[in-house]
Amino acid sequence: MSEREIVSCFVSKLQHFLNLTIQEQEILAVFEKSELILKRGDVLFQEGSDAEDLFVVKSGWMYSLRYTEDGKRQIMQIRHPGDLCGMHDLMLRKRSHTLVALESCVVCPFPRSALMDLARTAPRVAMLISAIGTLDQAVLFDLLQAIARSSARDRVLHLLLQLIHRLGISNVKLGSTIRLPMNQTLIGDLLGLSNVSVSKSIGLLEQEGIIRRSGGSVTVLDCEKAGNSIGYTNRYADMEITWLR
Amino acid sequence: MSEREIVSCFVSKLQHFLNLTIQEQEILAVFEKSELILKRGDVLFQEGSDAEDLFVVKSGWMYSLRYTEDGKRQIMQIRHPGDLCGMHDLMLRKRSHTLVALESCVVCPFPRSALMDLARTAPRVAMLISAIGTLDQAVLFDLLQAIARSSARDRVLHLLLQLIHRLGISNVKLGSTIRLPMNQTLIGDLLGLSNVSVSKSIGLLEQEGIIRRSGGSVTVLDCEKAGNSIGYTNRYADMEITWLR
DNA sequence: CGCATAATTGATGGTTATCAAGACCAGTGG
DNA sequence: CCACTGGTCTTGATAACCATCAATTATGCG
Repeated sequence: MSEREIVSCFVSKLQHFLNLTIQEQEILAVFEKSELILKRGDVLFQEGSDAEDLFVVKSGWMYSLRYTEDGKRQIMQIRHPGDLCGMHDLMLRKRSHTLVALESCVVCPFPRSALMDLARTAPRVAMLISAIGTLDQAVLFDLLQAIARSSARDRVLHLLLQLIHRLGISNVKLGSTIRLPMNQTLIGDLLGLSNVSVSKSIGLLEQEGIIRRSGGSVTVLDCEKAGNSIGYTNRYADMEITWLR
Repeated sequence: MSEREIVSCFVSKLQHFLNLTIQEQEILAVFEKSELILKRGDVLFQEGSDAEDLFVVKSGWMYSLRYTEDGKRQIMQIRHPGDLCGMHDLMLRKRSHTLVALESCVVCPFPRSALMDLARTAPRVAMLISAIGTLDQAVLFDLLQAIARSSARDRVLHLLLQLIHRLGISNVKLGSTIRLPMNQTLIGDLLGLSNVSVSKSIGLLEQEGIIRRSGGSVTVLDCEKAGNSIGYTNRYADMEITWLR
């Protein structure tokens, strides 16, 4: 296997931040030993069940969610190929959330203890994974801020930009058009809005000439300008990991 | 130094989850070699500046915040003694947020590279710190859900419960009364509310007999019942870290 | 005591939830 | 080919909740 060859989208995502040695790549193979195939709507694990394995998403989009007392649901995170799922429950006995396939997916389960093994055999990679977790957290704060402080229209635009930039790190030549396999109710449950508000916001953004829709895809015509207009910053753009040696 | 002796609140917080060896405790001493003293309102670092050191909070409360385009501010996190600050910017070149002292504080700066050293010399502790980060994230999601989906009253109650339970892990015999060195504008900026709404919500909760105020302190009279009524779960209550060996 | 900061209270208006009805679409079976 | 179905999206009307503004009271500190 040549050093250039990309073995998986997990390794590929990590490589985006750091050049991994062949040895490190081999160690990471453990995380994708077995595969699970899911179809749209399948539940990988349920809130309240025993927290056990973690998962690497190999293909397809997934989302994590939680239900409130009064039956409303809150979507917490959209997970893409190369992402790690179940990390929020690393220290918990029970799952704090449910994980569902948004479309056909392939995921790779592995035990939590594998992380500890990784920390011993490849500390640099283990720290990188932790650091990516903190990056996710920074991105999450951006969304929290948008939800707490901005209008329905701005929230929707914020989400679109986040998705475009997140997908950009796996697929550099993606541009500003993405496939959007989420319905408006789901988007609403992610942004703390009703499906009606989402519909109206998307309609407004299209009318303003900021986005364009066709089929299941969305384009943000000028990400730079759109981002500036709502105070959005692309967290994936300006990395510093020289301390990871 | 006997094994029982607690050298710092950082070590003490980690000990709450895991029994550290003397050797591990000695390695952790690096993180608290130097001290910085801050007074109320002092800015430890500013959003947009170069991200460098991380910090352990030794005493006092701090908070991280961010300003929006239109001048509003969003408080992101309250940090207590034993917490690590600056972790969100671990991979970033520039600070994604500002960190301010809520009252008189003592903090200990250390370079990011110290984390990498820790990963090599004490992988178990490094993983514990990462895992605490994921726990913080789960707690953050709880708050996100509250902000996105619940009323002003419920958001305020949610925050109070989170503070009580967070402080409980450092100080077991704390009970359900806490000192609250935050003004209502700050609470509002944390919960996506105006100071007026915070005032009204607190008034309502007091009137309903759910909380009681005296001086700068607040008591939640029946945390169990109050939590159930708003679908709150104490994430710090049900841990599982046997995989951390 | 006097000043600055913080909390409270009431009035008004804007944003979004909620409800309800209709349009559109893809897939299904007669 | 066409009705039927379920899901999704759109549109309009109403109402609830909270932001905002402004005035007043309370608190804390020199």
